[in-house]
Amino acid sequence: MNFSISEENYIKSIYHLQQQTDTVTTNSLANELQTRPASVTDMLKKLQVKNLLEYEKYKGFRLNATGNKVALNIVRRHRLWEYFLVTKLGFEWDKVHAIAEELEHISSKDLIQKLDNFLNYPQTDPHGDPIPDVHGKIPVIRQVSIAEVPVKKNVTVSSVGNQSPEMLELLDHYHIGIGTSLKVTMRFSFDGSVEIKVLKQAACIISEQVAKNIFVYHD
Amino acid sequence: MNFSISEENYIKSIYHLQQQTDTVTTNSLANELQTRPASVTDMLKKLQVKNLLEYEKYKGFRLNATGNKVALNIVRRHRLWEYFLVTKLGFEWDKVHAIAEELEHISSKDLIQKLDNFLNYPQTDPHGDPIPDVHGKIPVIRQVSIAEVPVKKNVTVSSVGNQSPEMLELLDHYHIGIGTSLKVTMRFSFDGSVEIKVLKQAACIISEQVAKNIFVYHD
DNA sequence: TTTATTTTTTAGGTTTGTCTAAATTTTTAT
DNA sequence: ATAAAAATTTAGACAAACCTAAAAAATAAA
Ligand SMILES: [Mn+2]
Ligand SMILES: [Mn+2]
Ligand SMILES: [Mn+2]
Ligand SMILES: [Mn+2]
Repeated sequence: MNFSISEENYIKSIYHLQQQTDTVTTNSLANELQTRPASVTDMLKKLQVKNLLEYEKYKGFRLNATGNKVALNIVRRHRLWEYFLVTKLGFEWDKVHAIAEELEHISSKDLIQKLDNFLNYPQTDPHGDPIPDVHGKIPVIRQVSIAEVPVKKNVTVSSVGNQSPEMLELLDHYHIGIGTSLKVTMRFSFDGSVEIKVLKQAACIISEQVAKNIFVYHD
Repeated sequence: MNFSISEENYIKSIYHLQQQTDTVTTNSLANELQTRPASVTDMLKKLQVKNLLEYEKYKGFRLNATGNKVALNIVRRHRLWEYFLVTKLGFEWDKVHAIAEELEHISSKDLIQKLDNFLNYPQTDPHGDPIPDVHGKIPVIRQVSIAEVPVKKNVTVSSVGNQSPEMLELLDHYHIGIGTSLKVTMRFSFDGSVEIKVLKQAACIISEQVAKNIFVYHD
């Protein structure tokens, strides 16, 4: 089956929203796609007819097995292109999302296979998010947010939750990126803020909100 | 200005048809784009309003200076991606056109600039066609068809006129590609067919029609 | 130079994906 | 439990990019 660019964007957004809440609402999807709830309802009907959704009027919706597979394929293309843009073309990690948003819709199987091979089968994209394989299998990455890391444990940054330009700007400012090694030196119970120490950098304090969005694994 | 995928396909096709006949007809464009003459007329009106065309009802049309610049930019993107697909991803030269046909519509200036840099500013695409630079300037390639080459002159293949899969298949069969060195050993005046000799290969005979579609430069 | 043929345009539809405004259903608050 | 608010769907339009069939213009043939 082949899908339009619009259909693919809907499918992918539903997939992402499902990571947080099992069943997705019309409003949240409209908000995610910067469109109107009425437009979402229209598209839901089409996706249901194409047998990608479980959807009951007024009750919310979710991807079925088929829809999930389609979504994972789009996510795979998106993340492979992001990896390409950063590692081969030299883009900054906060500049690649919009471009990958277009590249992901080129659906030649052969293209993605050869791209994957050219990139040497990367496991994660530039934001630390796992890249599904051809069959839709996602490498599991054991990680916790800095908000949950015990003091004095050495950890390495594996991914970023909130990937807004504002967040990425902040991380760049602190010189924190995927693969950065650091240690939690102190945690303030007053507001949940955390003091961290990156090798060769002065210690700095990040808010609980930021801490919750930086994921790390124990060394 | 930004253009839809459909508009870009029309603009590029007009550009290509203009290489052969100065002014383009509705039917020829409909044929090129595999669409109906009525659809072409519809789009012509739109492109005229956007000030890309010189167009007089029933009299044919052509790109104006602005339209030409837009076309050259699309051609540039198309050929850079073709070059990428062949040299980096390892595609065969007869498999890249359809994919580049989609990639060419991703219009991020930054993307194309970085891609060009990554590819090390290639002058020609995998079919030997020149790649316009950022300003739309096309490198001139002095070349003649094999049909015009004098006997016994050593020449090198620079590009291919007809780029249909059938033609590319035939060239692959003869082991002829861009950069292949060869010599015309004989020309038969009866039907214009030509005997050619490629280094380390047995001499072979190609029809006048094929000869007219292989372009070469003198060594 | 009429007539016939071909080319091009116009008129009127269709599909996809969007919108606003109104109606309906669900949820929350009193 | 009922009223108010919020979420969702329906109804009806619209633009883009197609289409077919018919009309109009240009070209070729008799
Ligand atoms: Mn997208
Ligand atoms: Mn990413
Ligand atoms: Mn195209
Ligand atoms: Mn080419």
